[in-house]
Amino acid sequence: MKKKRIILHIDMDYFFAQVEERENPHFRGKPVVVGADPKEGKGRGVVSTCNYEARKYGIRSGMPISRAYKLFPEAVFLPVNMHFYEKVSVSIFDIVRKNVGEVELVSLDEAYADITKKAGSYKKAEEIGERIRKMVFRKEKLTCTVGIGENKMMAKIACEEAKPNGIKTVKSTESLKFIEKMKVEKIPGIGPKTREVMEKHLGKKNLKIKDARKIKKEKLVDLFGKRGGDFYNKLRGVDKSSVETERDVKTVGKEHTFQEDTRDPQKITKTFKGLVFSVSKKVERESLSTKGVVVVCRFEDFETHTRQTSFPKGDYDSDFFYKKSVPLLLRFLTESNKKIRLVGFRVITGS
DNA sequence: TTTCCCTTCACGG
DNA sequence: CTAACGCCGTGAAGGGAAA
Repeated sequence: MKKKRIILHIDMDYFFAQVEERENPHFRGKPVVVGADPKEGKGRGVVSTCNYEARKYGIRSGMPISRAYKLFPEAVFLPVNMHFYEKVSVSIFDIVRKNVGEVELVSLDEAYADITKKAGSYKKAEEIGERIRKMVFRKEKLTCTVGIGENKMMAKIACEEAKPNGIKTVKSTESLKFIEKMKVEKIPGIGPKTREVMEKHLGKKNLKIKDARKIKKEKLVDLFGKRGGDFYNKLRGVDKSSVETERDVKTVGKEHTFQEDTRDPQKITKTFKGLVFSVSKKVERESLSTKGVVVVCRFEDFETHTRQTSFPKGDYDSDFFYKKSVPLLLRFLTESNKKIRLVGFRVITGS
């Protein structure tokens, strides 16, 4: 007999843009878009985060910045100030930890906590959630949303439904019905491709969770491998994954998209060296042991390739990484005549 | 044979 | 008119090489 869990999920509302609003109060009420430089509509990047005013114009995160600019050129467009958001994130989750102990950080603005023992009941869990929300707002002047459920997936979906500046509990008895009318893509791990395969199999479009439940477990495993079994459970509100409070970093990397596609070896190697240097600094700062390097190359037609090589686990410097990786980079230039759009460098870390 | 390495793919914030 | 398209990170699959 295994005891039921109570999981809490916290997600900051439109995080980057909200931080910018807090720092510049005269932005409040205006559409704010944090992301790449729009450059009068010629920018190459995408929207990182935008506030709800910007969403009224159809602007969304992940959208090419050129399209966002077209939709509403008068919006406030701001660059991503990642170092600052990182600091804000640390203070927020310090507050959260004071309330619930260790948490699993999934990004700068999201975390899970297993509050089974601390709460004991959904009622108490919601009190804890409310206290966190009040404390975060009092100390950081930022709003967030909290979701509570019997597992990580249900907590996350509950949170999604309560946004922004809200809180929502889905009790274990309610899970099945709570999600049945939602699109399959509400299940974490099910994206456009997976949905398409499911739709093809059922011969039905605009698939809802209730529809996808008609696919037999064996069929899902057949279609999606071991993930199929997870999908079968998740479609029924079941998620056995635990809150992992100490996860190790597996890779550290950095990539760069050129202003214009290029084959100029000078330009490419210089940029690449910068990436290697910047990643090396982070590796040294965090005393990470590494065992491999990966070079990423995206060509003008968006085709993306990687080349990697491994070496004995240990502590290495920027020169070593460069020496190991630059031949891989040069192979891309010799083996193709296409122009290059992006280069990237990554190290693989090991305990 | 089993394990490791390399590469790609899908996904998510 | 249509296409437009970052920068991180994770996990899994599948094929081939190495042990």
